[in-house]
Amino acid sequence: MKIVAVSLSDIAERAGVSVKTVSGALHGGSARMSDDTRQKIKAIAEEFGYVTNLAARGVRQGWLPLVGVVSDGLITSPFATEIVRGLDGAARSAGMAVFAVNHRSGQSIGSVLDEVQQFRPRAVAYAAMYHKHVALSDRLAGAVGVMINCREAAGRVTALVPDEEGGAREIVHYLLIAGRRRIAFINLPGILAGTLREVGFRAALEEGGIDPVGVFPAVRRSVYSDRAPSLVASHVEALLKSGQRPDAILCGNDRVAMEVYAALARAGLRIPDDIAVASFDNQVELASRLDPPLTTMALPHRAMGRLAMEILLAEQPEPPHLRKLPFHLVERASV
Amino acid sequence: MKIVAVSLSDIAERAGVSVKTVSGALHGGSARMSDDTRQKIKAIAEEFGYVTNLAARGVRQGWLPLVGVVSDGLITSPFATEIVRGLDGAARSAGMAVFAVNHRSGQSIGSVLDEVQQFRPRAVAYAAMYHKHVALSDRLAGAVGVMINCREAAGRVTALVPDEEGGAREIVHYLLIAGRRRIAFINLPGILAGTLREVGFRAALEEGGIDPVGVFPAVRRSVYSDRAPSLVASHVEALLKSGQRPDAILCGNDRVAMEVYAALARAGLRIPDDIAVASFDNQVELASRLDPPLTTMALPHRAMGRLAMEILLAEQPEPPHLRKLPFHLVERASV
DNA sequence: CACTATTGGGTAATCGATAACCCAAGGAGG
DNA sequence: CCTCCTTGGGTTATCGATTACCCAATAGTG
Repeated sequence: MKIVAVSLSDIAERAGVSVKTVSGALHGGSARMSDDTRQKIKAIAEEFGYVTNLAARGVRQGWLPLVGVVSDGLITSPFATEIVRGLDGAARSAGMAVFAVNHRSGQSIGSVLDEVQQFRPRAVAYAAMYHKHVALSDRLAGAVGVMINCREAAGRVTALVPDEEGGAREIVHYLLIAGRRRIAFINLPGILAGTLREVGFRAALEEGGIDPVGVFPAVRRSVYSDRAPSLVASHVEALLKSGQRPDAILCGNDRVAMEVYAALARAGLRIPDDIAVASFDNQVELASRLDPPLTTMALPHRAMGRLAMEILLAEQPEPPHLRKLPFHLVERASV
Repeated sequence: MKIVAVSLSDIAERAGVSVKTVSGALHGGSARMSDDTRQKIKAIAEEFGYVTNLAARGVRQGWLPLVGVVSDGLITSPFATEIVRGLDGAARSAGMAVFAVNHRSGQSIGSVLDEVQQFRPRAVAYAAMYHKHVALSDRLAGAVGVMINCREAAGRVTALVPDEEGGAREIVHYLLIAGRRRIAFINLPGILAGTLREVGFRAALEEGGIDPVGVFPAVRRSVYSDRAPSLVASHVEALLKSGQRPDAILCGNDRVAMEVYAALARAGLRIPDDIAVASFDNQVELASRLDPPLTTMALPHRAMGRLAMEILLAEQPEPPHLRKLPFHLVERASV
């Protein structure tokens, strides 16, 4: 457990050269030095099991090769891991590590940010679990380089968000191309993503000259939460009984779709023959295991992460702006 | 975005005292100093927005207040977040931060470990996504303080794992108490957890003087992976047709249970009236959304995380040992 | 009143890596 | 043969925080 740290001076002593020469040999690629010396030093470093002390370098440099990610419970969510993957991939290419800190309820964003700042990261991002607006104080807005999956209320920070409206249009077009004409939408109420998707849904149908068969909330608006009792089953039953029985149901997310599947199974309807189902999120574990596997719009989580890192590490900072990233369609068998 | 770092000397200059006095006032709780001076310094620090530079302290101390967590894709898994939560909670109480680095396929554990060691963490844990054996070289075994959800092959490192056998016994007892007597097991083949659960399953039934109705793999052993075609539906159909129709099906995990639900629904059987279903994992998103909500054994992920941190930060290191942590039953409505 | 504790705070060294600057040896050019 | 430049590498200061050690002033004691 006890790790005896090897320092440059240990190597220097053994090699009979100065510390600076060792530093140059191991890290400074361009340092003037005979190949002989460089090889000898590298060999000794290897033998001693030398590992760079980034803390020491960090003192001098003024920052550690870290990018802080503050989030409202990020690593808890299955999607969020995709954001981190995106960040991580881009960070590694730049020799940076991602340092994720999630703040729990009751803790202010400011205090979490200070926690992160203690490590003197190169840059800091703020990520949200679901698409929303986040209010940041002046100090915070100045310290955060990019918002992921959320928008800074005053627009002072570049924000990367999913193109909810565009995603909704795309899936509707897909349903139309598949020949579906009587389309209902069982949506997530009261949240930004749901609102924007509904806009896209209605717009895409209108362009096609078609009226929606119905648009419903999956739960009562007043009690929306992950544990709220679902209204999905009753909506499906109502839809099936109505004169305008739909030939496709678009769902606010994959969990809603799962409930729709169950309700349709009870009614004895086959997917996709009798009725198509599509949704948003591409929660893989769920969507791919449903029978039939669910066609769903995947959120651009990884792309947001990758782009965020590029923005954070860019030489030339861009002025704050809002960037909407496209969903992509994951075709399975439910349409 | 440019963060101007305030240092102790900035504060010292403003306060007209030495750097050491500022350090003592802000960090050294016991430093001798008039209350007056201390208050003045704190006020200036606040005004300047001072944030401790942990890198600088780290150089002196020899380590940063970090605990590294190396894992085989940890943050990708929904369970894994629970491990991190457990680690994080315990770490915070000790003033430590968790620094998670997942290694992707193709990268050796050693190189990831070196990556982490560059930051001079106080301790390092290794965590696995699913219960398994992990072979570590001597060097690695010496550098890793605790294994989470996996066992070091040679037993040189303390390992925390779920008590698979005990968990299986517990859920079987629960089914027996519920009056079920004809119990089948559709298991995950070829993995350690599945093997151990099967041992517990058989033992618990034997103690009750009961024979299992059947034990089946959920997929073909030869092709086991997350995407392997499932055999679940056919097993269920076979079970239902057999003379010994089961009154309970235990499933290797919640995803298998989901498929069992679907197969039972097609057969027109009601859960739990006609047949009970139980499983392992407590994948909340899934288990709580099934109809009826699924009764399942929750893995002790958070407990493993918490305990791991306690072991890592303990003053007195314990000799390496294997510790099995209990599952806990999450009663919903499927039994 | 002289002497010793105690309090309040400064000085300087240190951690490991880096960077600005300096110096010596040897080869090229005049 | 002498000067200039290049090559190889050493010296020393620096980053920010901490700490061992020292000094001055005051308070308490015989």
